[in-house]
Amino acid sequence: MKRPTIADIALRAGVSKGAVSYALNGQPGVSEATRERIIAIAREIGFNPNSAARALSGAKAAAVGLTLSRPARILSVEPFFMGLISGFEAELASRSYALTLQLVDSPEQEVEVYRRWWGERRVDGVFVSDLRDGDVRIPVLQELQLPAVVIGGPGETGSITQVWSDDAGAVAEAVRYLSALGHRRIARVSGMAELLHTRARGQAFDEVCRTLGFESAVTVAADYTGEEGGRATRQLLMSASRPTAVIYDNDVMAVAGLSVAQEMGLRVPADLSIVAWDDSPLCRLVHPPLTALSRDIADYGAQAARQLLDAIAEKPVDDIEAAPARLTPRGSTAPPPG
Amino acid sequence: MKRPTIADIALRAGVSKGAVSYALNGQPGVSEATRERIIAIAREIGFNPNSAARALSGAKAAAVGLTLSRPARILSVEPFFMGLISGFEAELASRSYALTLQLVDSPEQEVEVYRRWWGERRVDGVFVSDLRDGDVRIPVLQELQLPAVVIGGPGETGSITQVWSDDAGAVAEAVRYLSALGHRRIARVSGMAELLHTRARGQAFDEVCRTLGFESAVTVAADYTGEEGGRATRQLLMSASRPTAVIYDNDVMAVAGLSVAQEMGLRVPADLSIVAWDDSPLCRLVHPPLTALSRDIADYGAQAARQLLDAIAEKPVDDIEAAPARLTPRGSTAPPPG
DNA sequence: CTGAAAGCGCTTACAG
DNA sequence: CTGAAAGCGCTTACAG
Repeated sequence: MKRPTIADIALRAGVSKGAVSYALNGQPGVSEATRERIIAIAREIGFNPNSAARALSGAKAAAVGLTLSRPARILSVEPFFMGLISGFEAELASRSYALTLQLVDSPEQEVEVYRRWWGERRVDGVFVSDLRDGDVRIPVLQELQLPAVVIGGPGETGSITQVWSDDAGAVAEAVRYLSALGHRRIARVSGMAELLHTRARGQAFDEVCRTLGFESAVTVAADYTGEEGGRATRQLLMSASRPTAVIYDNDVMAVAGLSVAQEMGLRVPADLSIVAWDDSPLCRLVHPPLTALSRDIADYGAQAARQLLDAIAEKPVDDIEAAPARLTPRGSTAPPPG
Repeated sequence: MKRPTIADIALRAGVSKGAVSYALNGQPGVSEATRERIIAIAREIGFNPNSAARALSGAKAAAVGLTLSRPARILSVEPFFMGLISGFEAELASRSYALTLQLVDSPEQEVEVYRRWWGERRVDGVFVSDLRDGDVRIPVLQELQLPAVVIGGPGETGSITQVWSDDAGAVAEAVRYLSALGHRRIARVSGMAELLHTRARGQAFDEVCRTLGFESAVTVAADYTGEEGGRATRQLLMSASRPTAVIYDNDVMAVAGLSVAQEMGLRVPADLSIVAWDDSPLCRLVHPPLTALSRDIADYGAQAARQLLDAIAEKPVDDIEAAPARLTPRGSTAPPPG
């Protein structure tokens, strides 16, 4: 059986196609009785409006896009993005919006995807993550007038709305906590240095350490992978002035760091304290469970989705500061040795 | 500036809209000279065909769908699906197909999404994962005649094509390897029992253990989460006839199991050997690195995508048996104690 | 080889 | 409150 159309419904209800459209979309123009009859028929024959026809006649595509420009080997173990996606979905599903996902290799390729999507009218808006300094995507988005919401900042995004959380404050909280435990040599293993939130965390880290009068505040740049996180940890632990605590920019690197420390015969937390960022279930998978800066990533995603949907509907939107990450102490932190 | 259409191109090239369509789609009906001129203009003005118009006039939606019916807390740390998705994308991108993702709560909800997507003509086909016995999705897919490919089986899928790998053989390989090391008490921590491939692995496990004359072959059912994997491990290690080796159905549970064993004072691999399934970077994140049944999940996904695209194009498709998982010995396996 | 036209299934002014 | 019609931007038979 062919997929039913509004013409089929109109025929059965004895009204025009226009009336069916009005009835189904909750528009005025039909009597309540007619509306109910039409809705009943639509339900009975399992009608779903052809999204292409709808989009073509001026309505929205009812889809938003997400491009991810990290290598697959990072995405597969990095819990952040699936968390974010599940937050998106919660909002999108309730409005019958679809999520279109595309993996890309670079911000340049991302830009091409935006152009194509918008030209094809395939999406009504996009989520932009991993904001960089002087991000090439921002001017293109503005030129296209493609509704968008930037996740992670704050940064220069012109008229494009942002959702961000106070990374600087969270870093400060973690450092102060370690300081209160007695640590004076704290190091940091960071994610990609070109990402804006990495930069923000780094600055805050340096600042707080200076304020507290620490002798050193080393940051080793890594890339969110376990390999790099492990390598950075090894480097730190072999240095002359070995840190007594390390803060990692995500939990994958923290888990790798824990493993390296144990391999090198250090006890965590007795010899080395570890703090992870982004408190996924990964942190409770290992022994000891990791102290982490936790935040509700799904909620973060849900807020971003609401912003994007508002932007698409041309409602006024303001930047949103999401709840900051809170420190969740677990077994991987303790006073320093000696 | 408005998004350009074929009418704009036709005007500038001095031809009809039909000619533009033929030229851009590589159809006969225009001279080579005209074709090149049209293509040059299209490129110059940054033309992208409106996907809605295209879909409406009989062409494909150029999108495929994936529904995921596992809880977000599993998806976020389970590397399998992102691996699969990156495999899909590699194939889809080369044909400019989009991937539409939707998280759902149950197979029943999945069925509803299929009906809606197909009714809306939003996708041309779908990926079906986590096949169950008497899966409710199969008859609906057949009724709708929605092109689909089932990932993981083999099972009863009627006319729907499948991509699967030899789980039974992989289990046998792992058990024989442990047996060769001297283990006689091997246990298994499984994923959701209602999934067909879980069942297949379980049967193979029982069979091989019986063939080898093992005194016991316990399987504890879990659900792929770290919590359950840890709980199952604790249960096994506290039992009177403690196993000397445990095989896990995914790597998240294996990592959790390792952590529980270490917490209980057991040395891995001296006191307990651990084998993980699905060799994500997670396995090399921990210490000792985990022996695993590895397979190329991205390639698995790429094969499934090719199958689906062929099914959509109404080409003949056969079931594909992907390369089986191979045992990759690492530091978590050794001869049993004593 | 090329043009004019119908049609896909909706939405939305425009008349009655 | 309702109907008839135009139009969204493509594709594709059908004539020339």
